[in-house]
Amino acid sequence: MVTAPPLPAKRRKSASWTQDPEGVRRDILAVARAEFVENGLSGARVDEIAAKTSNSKRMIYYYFGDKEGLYRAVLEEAYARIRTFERSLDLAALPPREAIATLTGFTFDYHADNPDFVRLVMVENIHHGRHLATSTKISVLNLSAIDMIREVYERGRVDGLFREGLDPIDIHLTISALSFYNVSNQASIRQVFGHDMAAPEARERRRRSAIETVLRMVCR
Amino acid sequence: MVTAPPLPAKRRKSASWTQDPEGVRRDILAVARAEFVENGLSGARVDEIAAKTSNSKRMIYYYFGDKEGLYRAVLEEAYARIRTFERSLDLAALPPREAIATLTGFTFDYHADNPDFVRLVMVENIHHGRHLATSTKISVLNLSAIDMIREVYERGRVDGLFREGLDPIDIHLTISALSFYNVSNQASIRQVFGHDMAAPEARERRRRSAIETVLRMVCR
DNA sequence: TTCCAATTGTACTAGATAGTCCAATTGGTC
DNA sequence: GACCAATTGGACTATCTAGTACAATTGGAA
Repeated sequence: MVTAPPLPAKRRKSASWTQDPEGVRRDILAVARAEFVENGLSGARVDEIAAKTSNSKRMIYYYFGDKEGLYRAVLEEAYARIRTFERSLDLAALPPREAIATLTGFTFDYHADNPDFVRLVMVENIHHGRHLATSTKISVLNLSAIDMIREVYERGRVDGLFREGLDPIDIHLTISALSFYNVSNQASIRQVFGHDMAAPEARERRRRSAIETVLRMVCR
Repeated sequence: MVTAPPLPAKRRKSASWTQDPEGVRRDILAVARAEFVENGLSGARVDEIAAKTSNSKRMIYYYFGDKEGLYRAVLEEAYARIRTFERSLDLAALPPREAIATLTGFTFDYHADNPDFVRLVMVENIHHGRHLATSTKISVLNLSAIDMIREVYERGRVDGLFREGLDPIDIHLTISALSFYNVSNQASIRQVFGHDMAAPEARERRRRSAIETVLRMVCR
């Protein structure tokens, strides 16, 4: 048997590459996000992430230190995004009832449209929020969400439209729960009830139900 | 320096052990459950489980085949338990309103009292319900929960107490969401709002809120 | 041009991890 | 008591995995 002649060894070694730190970072983050979302923190493999990147594993460690640093960066980015989303809402311009309905609808949609975010939060909760605690970038935010609800609730209460004695946090938890659960538990719901919550009709029906439920919760 | 004289090597080798297959199984399952709940499927370590058992790693593989088999057994046991819980409810004996309130309260309590179950379901959902699908023991159950709700809802609807056009599954999802979320997302809620949902007062307040919300959802 | 700090590629390693091999012990059945 | 199948122990291994060593390349400042 004749062995094939050796290929011109590593000629492209000298083919030049251009520096693009930000591009590299973004690329790694996007791939890492997908991996962590799919496999969790312990399930994700650094080698796998590196392979799906257009860069080498070396870059991950150069930019993010270690696996946990990379995970933290992914988490921070995800929270930064939802913060942007929250700021885009202007509930003060709406009458109380419409404000609550809008907030609920938007929250529901954000979760349904960003299952990656939901799964990342699940993963982080499995780890007892250890990395949320570590990250200085995340700790301060999100009280604005409660403040927004408090403002709307006060208006509705004074109007005599909403009932007395509700806690803004309780309202927030209800809205979140009704938005989060169908996404986080999509798989078990499908297995146990044969229901696909991701299907457009099921999703739309559930969305209407969530809004209706929250309105009934806050109104007299 | 004088070395200590060798200990009577492995004298207890002949110390007899008694066979107790069921005990061994239960012991392993309990430890494994704790490990999977704490670290997820990929995060759990077979060696760690073995170490916390009063048996050797060999036993795990003897009784459960491999790590996934062990995980599946844990999952099956958890679902068997909640099925037992569901069967213990007798809603048919209660008037519709009380039946819904009771079901919601019980469901809320079950989740709050069994965070292990909640976390196991989270882990399984991260894995897209792959093992729920594999397990023949689990696939058939749980439709009873929906049937129970349907029966109660029909009674209430005919009475003119509940509003028309509700889907029993939708009611179930709402009850589950309101029971599941505060447990599953306990860590992130604490990090972001400084609220400890496990605290007795917070839990009790949330419980009342959940019942009230579900009642307002189904009643006219 | 020269030189240095910021990037990047390649090859490698120490340790962790799931799973196995083989022999030994036990309990029950004949 | 003998024998066999069900259990159990303990050491071992192949592979995976996070992380590193070290050299090379690039871009920009002097």
